[in-house]
Amino acid sequence: MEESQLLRGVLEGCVLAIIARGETYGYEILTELTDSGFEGLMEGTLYPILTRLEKKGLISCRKEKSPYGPIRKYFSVTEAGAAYLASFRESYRRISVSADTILNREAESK
Amino acid sequence: MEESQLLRGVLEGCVLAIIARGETYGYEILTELTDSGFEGLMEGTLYPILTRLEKKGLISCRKEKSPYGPIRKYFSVTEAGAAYLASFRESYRRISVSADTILNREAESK
DNA sequence: TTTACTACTTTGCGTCACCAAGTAGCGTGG
DNA sequence: CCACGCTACTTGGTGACGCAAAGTAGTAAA
Repeated sequence: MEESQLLRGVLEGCVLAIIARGETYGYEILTELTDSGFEGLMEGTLYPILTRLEKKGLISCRKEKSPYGPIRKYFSVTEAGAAYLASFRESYRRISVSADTILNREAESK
Repeated sequence: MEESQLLRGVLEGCVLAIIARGETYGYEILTELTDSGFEGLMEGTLYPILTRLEKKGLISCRKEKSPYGPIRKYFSVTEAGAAYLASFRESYRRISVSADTILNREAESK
């Protein structure tokens, strides 16, 4: 599918935005993403994103037992993460404006 | 830059959309893209896209002399290309709706 | 003939979504 | 008690594609 290419980078920003709404953990993020329209998303896609975000210092991690399964890793955004998210939103907006301009332009006289 | 990741796949669709407006060639597409907001775009990025689109049979190519420089390769979309463009627009819209939902959601009670 | 603009090509690189498989804690039904 | 299903995180390999950098080449003006 060509779809996977369109998700590049977008996913990372979305994950950060979800965590920014309140401390949460991987599995919950996954269901939230699939509910929001990212339907085919696999665990093998999400968890590396979380690892990456943590490694970049954009989110921090806290472990806590789950009543239903293995240990959960709760994430929350750091200051750097909040700043990054803001700049991400701006980049995303700018690019989508450009793309919309081109994609939605009618076939004019040229 | 993280920007380059956000361009993934988007560029290919935009290039196709530009060609769909009327037969054109690489260098002109490049200036059109940079004018539309894709400012840092390099030739080494665009031309491989054109090669790929042609190899997939989404565009066809015709050579013609330029009054100002080397030979130009004029491209136009094929039937398959038009169909692909339509499905691309739909994919793009669906994904950007999902992303907007997440990115523009206020920090609610959760 | 040097500079500048037009115009296309090629190579190597790094990022990241995807797939597949694996590990593991917990609860329920047979 | 053990197989199943849900929760929850991990890992390794693959492939797509944007980017930087350099090269080739035609035209025309300085």
